Amino acid sequence: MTELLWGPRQPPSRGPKRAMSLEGIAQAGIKLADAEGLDAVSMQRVAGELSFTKMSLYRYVPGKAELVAVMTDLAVGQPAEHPGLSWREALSAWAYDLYAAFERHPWLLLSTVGRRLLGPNELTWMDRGVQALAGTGLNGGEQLDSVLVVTGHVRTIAQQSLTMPGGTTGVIEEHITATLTDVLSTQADRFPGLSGAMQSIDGNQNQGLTFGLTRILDGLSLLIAGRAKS
Amino acid sequence: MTELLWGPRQPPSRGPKRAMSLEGIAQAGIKLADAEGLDAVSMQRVAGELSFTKMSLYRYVPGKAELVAVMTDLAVGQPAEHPGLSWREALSAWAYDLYAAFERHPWLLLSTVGRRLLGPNELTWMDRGVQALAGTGLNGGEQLDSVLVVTGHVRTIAQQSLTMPGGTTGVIEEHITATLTDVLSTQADRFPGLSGAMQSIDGNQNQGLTFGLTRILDGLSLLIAGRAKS
DNA sequence: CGTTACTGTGTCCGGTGGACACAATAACGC
DNA sequence: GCGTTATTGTGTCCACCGGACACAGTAACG
Repeated sequence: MTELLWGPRQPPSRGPKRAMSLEGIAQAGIKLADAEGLDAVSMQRVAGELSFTKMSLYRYVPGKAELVAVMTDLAVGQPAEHPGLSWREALSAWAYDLYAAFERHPWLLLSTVGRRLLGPNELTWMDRGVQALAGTGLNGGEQLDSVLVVTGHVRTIAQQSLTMPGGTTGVIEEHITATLTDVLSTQADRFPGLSGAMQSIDGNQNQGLTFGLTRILDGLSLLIAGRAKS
Repeated sequence: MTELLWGPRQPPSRGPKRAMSLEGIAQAGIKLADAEGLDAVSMQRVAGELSFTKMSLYRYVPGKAELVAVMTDLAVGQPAEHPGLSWREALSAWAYDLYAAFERHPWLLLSTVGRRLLGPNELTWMDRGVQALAGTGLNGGEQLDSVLVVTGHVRTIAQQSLTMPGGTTGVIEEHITATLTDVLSTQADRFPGLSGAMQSIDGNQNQGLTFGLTRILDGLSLLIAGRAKS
């Protein structure tokens, strides 16, 4: 099962030479997903992009789920290196890098929901995140949970700011705020908290990533400081 | 657009009486999604559940997206009331309630990704979350962002613990840990952070929700305390 | 009682993921 | 050199999907 993403994949000796490559297929899929969203990625279209028939793809990939998995791992890529930083700086940079990855390929938000195949690159991301916390006094489970909180937040902000139904990338949450202000203008009394919050908004928008990240890192600091003392 | 979820929907006077109801259709869809996952929800199957043809559904719902939106709002329901709690207690209870909602209907994790139609119940959830922070010194934007962080975390934990590819509910992250330990056992040196973390795990598992929530609330406390002083 | 608006149904379409048989290809043992 | 054999990409076929549209039946209105 993990073979596709992890195995060496040496070619067989008999038979005609392969006309395509797994990476080339995945790249075609990525190109399609970047341009038209994840929903546009079908076996037909990917094969068409490479001027082959869709069934030929099944010689390289067991099914669509696996194709998307390969695309995902290839698109997420390797995390950047940030040597010589404190755990807080490292984790913060890591979070912004992750957000940038989602920004490059918004469909990653859709392709990484639910249980799925894990690729080496995705695992490397997790590894780097955990490494940032290796020096602190947190135990393994806490390190993993901490990284999970940060990824969750990055996902949430990315999702809210750059996702549209079909998986297409969009400008910025235009539609949601539209219906929201529409509803609030007519039924403000039904949602006192929201309508109150909408009124007392400072000009600073799209600060969601930094805001939440700061809270999370502050909370982690507190825990780590407590550990260091004991 | 928002009419379906918000409008009063009074029936017309002419013509035969309606044999079904929007809510009944949504309930059938929910039943299907609960049992077999969101992918099992098709017009055919929902109509079949009610012993009607699929095209009859289009007399009640413009398309599948809207049906899922109605299902979602109906399934998420109204948040429970928790009067007389501090902002921290209230937001914490709110978070656990939200997690419980995802637990009841795991497919909500899939149906609430990306841009979509917002229903009154979903908006009520947001409103209650914001209300919990109304008393603090945070401004509206900060209140919204704070609730967003919490929802993101709840989603993340729920997603990791009870989602499977098709949208089916699963036991607990069996598959992911399987591949993870499998990979780590053979290539531990490639992922030093992860393999290190896996070794130093305390017995306490599935604490992810509480752990992250505590960090976030700690971070918020810090901010709120700072505001109160100035 | 005819008109009219509305209901649920049947038929049709393009697109999807995938199973399977098929001819062409190229390395192997002899 | 030559059959054998594994492997390639292809073509055909299927069930299913969301949805457009025309249709006959129904029930309130003038």
